[in-house]
Amino acid sequence: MSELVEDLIVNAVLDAIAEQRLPAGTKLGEQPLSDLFSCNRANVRRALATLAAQHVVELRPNRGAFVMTPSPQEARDVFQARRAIESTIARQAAGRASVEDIAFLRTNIQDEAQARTDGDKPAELRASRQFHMRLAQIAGNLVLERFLSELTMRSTLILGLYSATGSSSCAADEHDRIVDALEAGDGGELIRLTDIHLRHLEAGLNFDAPPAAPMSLRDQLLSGG
Amino acid sequence: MSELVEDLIVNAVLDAIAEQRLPAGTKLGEQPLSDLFSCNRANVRRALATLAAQHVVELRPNRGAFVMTPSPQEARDVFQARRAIESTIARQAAGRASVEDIAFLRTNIQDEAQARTDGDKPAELRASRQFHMRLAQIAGNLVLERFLSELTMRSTLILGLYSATGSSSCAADEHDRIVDALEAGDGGELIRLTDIHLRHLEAGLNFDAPPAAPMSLRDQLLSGG
DNA sequence: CTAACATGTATTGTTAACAATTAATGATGA
DNA sequence: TCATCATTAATTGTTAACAATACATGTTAG
Repeated sequence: MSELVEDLIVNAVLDAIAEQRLPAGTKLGEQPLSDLFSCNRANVRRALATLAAQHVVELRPNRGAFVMTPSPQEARDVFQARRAIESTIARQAAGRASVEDIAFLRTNIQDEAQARTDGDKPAELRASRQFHMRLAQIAGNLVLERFLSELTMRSTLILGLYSATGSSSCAADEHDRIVDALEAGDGGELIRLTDIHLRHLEAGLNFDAPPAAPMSLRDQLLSGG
Repeated sequence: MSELVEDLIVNAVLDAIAEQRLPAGTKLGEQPLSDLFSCNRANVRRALATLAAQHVVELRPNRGAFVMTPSPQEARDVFQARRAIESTIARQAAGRASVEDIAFLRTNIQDEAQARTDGDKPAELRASRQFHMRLAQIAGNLVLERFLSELTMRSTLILGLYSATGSSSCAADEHDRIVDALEAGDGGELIRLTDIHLRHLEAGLNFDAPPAAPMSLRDQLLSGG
């Protein structure tokens, strides 16, 4: 289980972004990170390079690393890519889901609803992301799974920047109907519902809101440790 | 035009892989690379981390970096992902192609045919890859374009390992008909032809061939400079 | 009071030296 | 002759010090 330090950093940053503890634009200084993870700057640098390769972090020469701030055009591209990938995932997942998969998704929906009523935004976002990622795992394609992992991460940044209403995450009843179609093995319906679901998510964006101000670093990273 | 050293290394390796000058399994030592590009090892390490994030290079701790050797399962996943992405690209590209785009694709097909008759495998692979990447550019989605870039790279490695017949690259007449559909603005036909094209490519694989032996490094990287 | 400028500080980028691990070589013994 | 083991060489991993760049503060002139 001993993981490499570089992966620790990468996963900590990804988790923090996935739960919107790290908003777009936040600076990721090398010394703060190497202090937090008690390692040298070389490992931090490699981790930042890995994150930059996933377009989750922006690397400005001589300036440092910043959490990516997606443009409206980028938002459009990301959601179009999600529809492309998640429709294929839906097609593959139909008829492949085990009873454990269905059970996991059902409880996941409940967890998300609970988090929403509790006002626990990080938990809500985490659950919502887990729902989509579990579907990808059911589909059994590691390439699509990794692509979707990156896209959901970037979606979180986009929603954090441009979410118009309070609808910053998925509608719970849509998730419900998706599991119904999955359990019934109705591939066509599953694809249709997934596409609609993603379009609803994208429709909830408005691109006139100013970007939020970046906040401090230690609090954000350590609350998910 | 002054590019960062790290990007130089990344692009050189990617180009070499795209033209099959770097076969799967080749070791990418840090000192040889830093000598070739006359830089320090830190830059090489960052470049290798970036390549590893694209699953084009495998990073084994304490062993070094190696050109990825895709498994048969990975090959299946890659081609399924390509169908998912390139079908969406086809839908977007239909009706968006300019006359310059069409002209480029036509001459590209000629170049590829010429390279094939000349027996110039690198040029043939380069042209074939450029064809698919140009379609992605026409579609105008940077996310899908980057995903496809990674997938075509990995496809080249897969074809280098598992190509059964001499059909290690695309059938030229299929490219021809794809351009016809694109020029006619027939989206449905374009999607259909693209899907068939990719299935033909995948059908040409056989997974009983042993992997080829790795070769030296300097010759492979410098012949494409 | 504002704007441009100069200084000092902090951060990133680079380099070299050292430690640790792995691969390779050759010797030894069955 | 082959397998095992010790030694040696080469490569990766780590660390620290230094250089260069950008940022922030405070100053000065208009």
